[in-house]
Amino acid sequence: MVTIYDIARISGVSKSTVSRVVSNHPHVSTETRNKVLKVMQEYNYVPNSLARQFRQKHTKCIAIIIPNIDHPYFCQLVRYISAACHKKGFKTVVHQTFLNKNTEKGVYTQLQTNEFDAIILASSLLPEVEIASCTKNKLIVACNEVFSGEYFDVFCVDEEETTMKATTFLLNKGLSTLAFCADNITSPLQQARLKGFILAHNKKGLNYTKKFIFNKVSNIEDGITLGDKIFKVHTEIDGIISGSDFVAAGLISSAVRNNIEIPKQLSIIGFDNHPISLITNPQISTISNKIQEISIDLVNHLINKIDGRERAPIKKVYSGEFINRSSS
Amino acid sequence: MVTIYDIARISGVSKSTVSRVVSNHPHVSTETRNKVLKVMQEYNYVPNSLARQFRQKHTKCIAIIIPNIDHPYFCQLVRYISAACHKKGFKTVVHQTFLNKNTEKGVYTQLQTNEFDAIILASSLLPEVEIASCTKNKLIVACNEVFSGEYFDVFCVDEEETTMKATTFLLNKGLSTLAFCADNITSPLQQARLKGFILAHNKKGLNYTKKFIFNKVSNIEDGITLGDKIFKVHTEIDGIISGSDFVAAGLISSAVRNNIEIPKQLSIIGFDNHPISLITNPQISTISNKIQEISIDLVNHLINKIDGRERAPIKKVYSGEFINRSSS
DNA sequence: TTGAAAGCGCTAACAT
DNA sequence: ATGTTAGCGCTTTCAA
Repeated sequence: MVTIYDIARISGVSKSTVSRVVSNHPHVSTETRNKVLKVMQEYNYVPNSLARQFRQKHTKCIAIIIPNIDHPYFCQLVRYISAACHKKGFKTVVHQTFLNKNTEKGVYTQLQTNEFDAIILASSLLPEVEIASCTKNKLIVACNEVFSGEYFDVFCVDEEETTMKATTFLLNKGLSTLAFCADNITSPLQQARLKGFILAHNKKGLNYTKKFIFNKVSNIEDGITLGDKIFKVHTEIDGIISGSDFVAAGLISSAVRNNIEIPKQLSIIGFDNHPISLITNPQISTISNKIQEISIDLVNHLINKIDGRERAPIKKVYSGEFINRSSS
Repeated sequence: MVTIYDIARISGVSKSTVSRVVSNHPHVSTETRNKVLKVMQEYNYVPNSLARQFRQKHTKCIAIIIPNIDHPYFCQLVRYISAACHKKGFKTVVHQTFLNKNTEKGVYTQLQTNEFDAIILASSLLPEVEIASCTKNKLIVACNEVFSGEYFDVFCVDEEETTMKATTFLLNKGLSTLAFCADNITSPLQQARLKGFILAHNKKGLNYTKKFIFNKVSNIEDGITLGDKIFKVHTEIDGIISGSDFVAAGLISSAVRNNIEIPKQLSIIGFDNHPISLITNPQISTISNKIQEISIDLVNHLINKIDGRERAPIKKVYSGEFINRSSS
C-alpha cells in the first residue's frame, strides 16, 4: 500500500505538504501541488480513510434505526434520508431492530464507540430518558417518533391530529363502528395515533369499541389475515383506520373476497400515501406524511449539528394531509 | 474521553493488558481481568472503534450497491443481506445509484480508500472488466447481476432460463403477442431476461414483436402509465412479462380500468414474488427469486473471504421458480 | 509556502 | 501472565 509518506519521499516534499494537497488546503504553491498530484496519480495513491477518520475523529457515517426496511414507510424514509446524506458526503448505515430492544441498544453502544457520527431514530422501543442516557454527548435525532424534544431533536408529523382528522372524516360520514390497526401499539407513535382516534370519538360524544383495536398488524399478509378473521364475524365494523397502506391493501383484498363492498359497507383509510394505494380497487384513501420534506430538513439540520453549526435541541412538527380516494 | 491508557494507569496495569481484556484474549488472570473490568465500568470506558479499525485495517462494514431502495426486490434484498451481516457483526451501508454511473464509480473509490471492507454489487451500469479494474485487490461480490464469475464472485438466479420458462408457459397457452418490460434494458440482468424471452419464442418457431419491448418501466406508477398507453391502442397484446410485481400491479390496475379481462384477454407475469402479488385482483403470477437463500449464502461466503478463509472466485447459480396464480 | 515533530487510541510482536 | 515498545497513516501546530 502506498502511503502519504511514499508520495512525500518520491516528490521530494514533506508529508505535511502532501496532506495539504490531498485536503485541498490553500498555501501550497501551484508548482508544488502539481508535482505532488502527478506523483499521486502515477503511483495510484489513495488516502486511507481509516487513518483520516481516526485522526479527525469522525466517520462521515450516519446510522438510521428502523424496525425493518421491507415496509412502505421506512423504505421510502431510508430512500430519502440516504440520498440526502449522500449529497452531503455522508454514508448511511441501516439498522433494523426487528422490534428487538437489545438490538436497538446495541446501536447506541456503537454510537458511543464512534462507529458513526450520529443516529437518526425512526423507530424506538425505549423510553425517551433511557435513550438520552444511552446517547449522552453524542448526536441523535428522532424522526416521526413522538418524543418531547427536551433531550434530543425531533422531527415529526403530528400523528395525533392527523389521525383525528381522518377518524373525524369517517365519523362525519355517519359510520358508527370503527376499527383501528397498529403495528406495535406500545410505541409512542402508535399511541399518539390511537389518542387521535379516541379524541375524534370523544369530540362527537361517541364511544369506540376496545376490542376493535388490533395490534401487530404491519404488512400486506397481516392485513389479509386480519380481514379474513373479522369480516366474517364482525360485520358491524363499518370503518377501519389501518396502520399503513400495505395493511389497507391486504384488508381490501380480503374484503373483496368476502363480498364486502367498499366503501358502501366498509371504509378503509391507510397511512403513508404509498403508490400501492393507487392500484387497489378501490384506491386507498390515505394520509400523506411528507417523508421527503422531513427527510431533507432533518438531514440538513443534523449535518449542521455535526459540523458544530447548531446547538440547542429543536422540535419541528409537520402536519399530515388526508387524501380522500375511493376506499372511504 | 477516557482511553485505554487511563484505564491502564488507574488499574495499575499496562495498556496491553487492558487491550487484552477488551478483546477477550486468553492469558489474562481472572484477578487482573476483574480488576480492569471494574475500573472500565466505573469510568464508563468504551473502546474507540475508530482507533481499533485503523489499527486492524478493517471497518466491519459492507457496502451494498442498488439502484434505489424503494423497489420490491431491492428492498427485500437489503433486508436479508443487512440482517445476515448484522448477525455476523458487520454493518451495512446502502448505496443507491439512481442509475448514475458516476455514483457507482464513487462507491468503488470509497472501497479503495477502505471506507468499507467489501461491496455487494446488486445492480451495475458498468462492464465487468471496468468494475474489476476499479476494485483491484479488494473484495466485491455480485448478486443477481449477470457476470462471468471470472473476476469476482457471483451469486445469481439463472435469469435467462427462468424468464424462458415463464415465457414458454404463456406461449403454450396459445398466446401470440407478448410484451416485455424492463427496468433498464442495457443492464446485463435485463439482457439475460430478454434473451430468455426471445429464446422461448425461437424454440417454438415464433416471432416476437420488437416494439413491444418496453424500457424504463420500474414501479407501480410506470406500470399504470404504460398500461394506460398501450391498452387502448394495442389490443393485440395478449401477454406481458413485466419486470417486477410492482409493474405488474400497475398494469393490472390499468387493465381493469380499461375493461380488459385478466387472464381471459391478457396474461401478466411479474417478478420477485412480493406480497403485493397477493392483493391485486387477480393475484399476480410471478417468479420467486430466492432472495433470502441467496442473501444468506452470499453473506456467509463473503465474510469467510474477508476473514481470509476463502480464495478463488466462485459462481453460484440458483434456479428461479415460476408461481402460477390467477393473472396468467 | 514549507517542514519537523508530536500524537490520535489502539494492537501485537517481542521480551520478561 | 504481563509489560515494553514500535508503529498503523494521517493531520496539525509550531517554527522557519
